[in-house]
Amino acid sequence: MVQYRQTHLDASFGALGDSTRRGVLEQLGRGDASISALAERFQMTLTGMKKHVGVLEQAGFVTTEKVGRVRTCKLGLRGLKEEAAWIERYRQLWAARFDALDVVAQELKQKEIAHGRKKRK
Amino acid sequence: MVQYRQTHLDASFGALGDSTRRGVLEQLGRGDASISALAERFQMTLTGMKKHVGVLEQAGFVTTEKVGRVRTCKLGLRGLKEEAAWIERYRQLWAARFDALDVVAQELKQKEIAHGRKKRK
DNA sequence: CGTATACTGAACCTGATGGTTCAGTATAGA
DNA sequence: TCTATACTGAACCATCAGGTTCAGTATACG
Repeated sequence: MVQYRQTHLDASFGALGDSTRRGVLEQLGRGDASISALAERFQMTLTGMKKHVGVLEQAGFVTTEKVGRVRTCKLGLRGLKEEAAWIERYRQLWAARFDALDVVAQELKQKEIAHGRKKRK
Repeated sequence: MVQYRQTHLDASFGALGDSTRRGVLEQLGRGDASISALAERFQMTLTGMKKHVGVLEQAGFVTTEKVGRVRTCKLGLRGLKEEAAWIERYRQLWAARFDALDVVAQELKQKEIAHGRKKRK
C-alpha cells in the first residue's frame, strides 16, 4: 500500500539512527570537512569514517568531492525535508488519535457526572 | 557535548528506519491492534511481529497492555516530539549553512533569472 | 626523485537485526 | 473438561552494521 518508496525513508532514518553520523552532520553544519578531519574528530580510522560518510551520502544528506588527495564532505542540498514531512504527518496522526481519546475521556467524565461521581482531579 | 542522551535518538530513529515498523505506527494510528492482528496484516509470524512491537515500545512510540490472552498495542503518549525537534534544529542548521554560501545563492538566482522565474526570495 | 599524506578497497571480526521454527503457558469458550 | 486461540521464550539462521587492519594508489611538496 504505502510500500512504494519506503526504502528511501529506510535509508534516511537508518542513517540518522547512529550518533556518530548525527555528529558528523552537526560538524558539517559548522563547515565542510575532509574525511581525515572527521575521522580524527570522532576518533576512528579513515576507513571507518569513510563508511559513515558513505551512508550519509547514500541517504542524500551529504555530498562529497575529491580534489587532489582530499575528499571534502559538505551538507547535501536535500536536507531533511522529507523526513520532517513524514514526522509531521505522524505527529498529526498522533494528535488526532489522542483527540479522539479526549472525546472518550469527556464522555467518561459526563457519565461520572451523570452518576453523581465527583471524582477529584 | 550533546552526547548525553543520544542513545535515545539512536533508539527512536533506529526504530523508524524500518518500513514494517513505520507501517505498524500507521496502523496503530487508525486504531489499537493486537499482536496477531498486526502479524497478519504484515504477513509475518506472531513472534516476528512481537519483536517489532518490542522495538517500538522500547523507543517509546507504542505502549502495550495484556488483557486475558490478548496484548493490545496502541500509540504511546510520547509521540515524535523529540525527533521532530532534532530534525527541526538541523533544518535550521542546513538553512544557515546555505545562507552563508552566497555563491550557491547567486547560482540559484542566475538560474532563476535564466529561466525567467520571478520567484521571490 | 623521494617521502609523507589522504584516501581507497578487500578482508576480516563481532554483535545486532529481521526473521523463522518449535515447544511451551494461559485463557476463552463450547 | 476439552480444544482452539494468543501470546511467550529459546534457539537458530542469514545478513547487515560498525568497526578494524593491511596493502595498495594517487598526489603534494621539499
